[in-house]
Amino acid sequence: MPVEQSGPKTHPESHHTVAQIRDHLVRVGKPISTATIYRQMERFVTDGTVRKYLLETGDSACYEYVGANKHECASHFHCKCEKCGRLIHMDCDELREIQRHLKEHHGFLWNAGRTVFYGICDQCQLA
Amino acid sequence: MPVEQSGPKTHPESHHTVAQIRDHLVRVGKPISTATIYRQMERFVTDGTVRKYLLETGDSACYEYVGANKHECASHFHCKCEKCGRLIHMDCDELREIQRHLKEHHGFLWNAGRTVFYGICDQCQLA
DNA sequence: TTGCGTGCAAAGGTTTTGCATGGCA
DNA sequence: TGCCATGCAAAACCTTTGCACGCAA
Repeated sequence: MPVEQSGPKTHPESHHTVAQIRDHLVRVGKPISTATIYRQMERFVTDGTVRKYLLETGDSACYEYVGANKHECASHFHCKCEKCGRLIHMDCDELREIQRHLKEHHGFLWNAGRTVFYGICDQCQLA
Repeated sequence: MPVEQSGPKTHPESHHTVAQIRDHLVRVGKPISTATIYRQMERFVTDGTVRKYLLETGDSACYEYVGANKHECASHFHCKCEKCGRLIHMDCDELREIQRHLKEHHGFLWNAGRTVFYGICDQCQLA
């Protein structure tokens, strides 16, 4: 798993693997098995409370809690840097514009929140 | 693996799993091991000839041949229907617009071709 | 000979599943 | 009792890796 570096616009605290969730719960004195976490996550993903992301082969899936915002026309999306591996959280009002375009011209009802944009982040472009 | 249904705008023939590639080669009398295919694909992905997509947990990765178009500012992208599972291929000039926006406002150099837009396709919205 | 692609089998990870148990209505 | 969440261990899967072999330069 790529090490999450902290930095501007990065929200590593909002995406967790099953292993991280388990570690956390064990640490706070609520031990739980991974099987249970997977089963819970499956339920949450189904009801839209949590989003699931597959980023790289061999890595664990990441889960993001969206809770009450689940029905919102998502105003944030994710960018994954192909160089440093960071998962970057971005807010962008233009998403609605794209959403509208996809709907009108392609008939596609886009779920922006679940989409991950791959590319190169600002920091890695300088390096 | 979700069954690829044929239909408008769907290009199932352009995305293949390692198993599909192997089956094909075996069928045409060129047996090959999966290990070799994975190794080849890794090379192709590295040099940009092929793109790799992870769609669902437990599914195999999909590989798409892009060949000579690899340096093009990709004019097509993929939409995955969360209902029927189809991977839909779309052409869209507005992508350059999005690309420009991401670069100017977020400093992010977007690799459009690798990005998969999740949502609901036109057919599933009717159903 | 050297380098490289390949096959086979084993290993490594993640995720899922089967079964038994315990809590709660 | 019946239902449901849970834990544990095993299974299932995809992907990677180690090693040996064979071909071509």
